[in-house]
Amino acid sequence: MSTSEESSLGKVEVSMSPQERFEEYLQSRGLRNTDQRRFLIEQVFKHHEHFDADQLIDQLPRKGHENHVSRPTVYRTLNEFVEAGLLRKFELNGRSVYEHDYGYPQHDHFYCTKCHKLIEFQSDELLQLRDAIAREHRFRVRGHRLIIQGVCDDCSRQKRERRVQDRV
Amino acid sequence: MSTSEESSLGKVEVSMSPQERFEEYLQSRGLRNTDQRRFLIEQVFKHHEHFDADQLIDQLPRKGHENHVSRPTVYRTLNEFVEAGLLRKFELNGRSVYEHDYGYPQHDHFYCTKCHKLIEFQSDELLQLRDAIAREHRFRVRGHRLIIQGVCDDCSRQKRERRVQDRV
DNA sequence: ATCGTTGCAAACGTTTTGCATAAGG
DNA sequence: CCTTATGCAAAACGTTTGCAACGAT
Repeated sequence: MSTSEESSLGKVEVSMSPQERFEEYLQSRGLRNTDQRRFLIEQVFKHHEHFDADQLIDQLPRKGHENHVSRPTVYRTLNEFVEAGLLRKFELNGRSVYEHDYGYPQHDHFYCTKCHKLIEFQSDELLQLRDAIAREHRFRVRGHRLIIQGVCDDCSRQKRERRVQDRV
Repeated sequence: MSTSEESSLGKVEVSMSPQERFEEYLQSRGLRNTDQRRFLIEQVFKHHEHFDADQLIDQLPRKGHENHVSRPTVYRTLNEFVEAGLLRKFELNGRSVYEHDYGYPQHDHFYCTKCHKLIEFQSDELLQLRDAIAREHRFRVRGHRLIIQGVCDDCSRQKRERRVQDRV
């Protein structure tokens, strides 16, 4: 059975689960599939939201409880997930933010400076334009990062409503 | 006389020098124009390259010498330059990178993962596409950050040449 | 005289490391 | 059994802060 991911951007059919994919990655490099790695991959792929290391650690069992994973191991493992192509990492406000990569379509983000939400969007035109620009400059594209900052619809709606209230 | 900046992207005519602009900014807020600020603005606008705090500090006189500026003051002042609209700041590999903003046209960057150079480019089409996408999503754009990663022309040339040499 | 600015040292928040112990293959 | 992985504590990293002394207006 093939796995798929739910999201606002739709699904991408992939032939292996993240777990299977990671096992393959580990085996190909002679690395080991430990309890911690198995547990973390399960947690990380349980939901689709963007997250940083602290958010992940907060949702993990505390020290002394079953399945607790130490902070250094969380960091080490997140780096491995990136290395294995399961996650993508980017910087936002000086900290690393992770998102699903494996089995998930290419996309970019709006970043709302009011509510600090990341909103995904996808544009083929953008990719084409990117490649056209790169071609002009003889630059070999491997990928890109685009974040459009501003105010999301929800937040500008709230502002408008508050303005109306103020008049009453 | 009006000032202008040289660059691959051309010039933008501005009515004040960065120094004058900063003085105005300071005065409007009741802040003070100190020797350190005057010296730093001169250093920062002497060349057009991107730089981070350490690179700036390295090109400054060492402790004990004339015009030395302490590390905290450099950081504080860079933040003020950003606040004043003279510089733009962005994150690259976990550190803050600064570039001229005042008197300099909007642009984006290629980032070469071989030589770690940042190469500027400018595209009006990109801005239009950005705004069109944002409009669709009812997102109010304040700005954006785009970095296209890959390999620059110089580096792929070198690779090609090395391949040819290897055959000899 | 006032109040913003500086330099120092020390703190900060995030991420990484060295090392001894544990555990996967 | 061999080697990789883990947890701990401590370090590293870039950046910020508290505070007393300083200096601009």
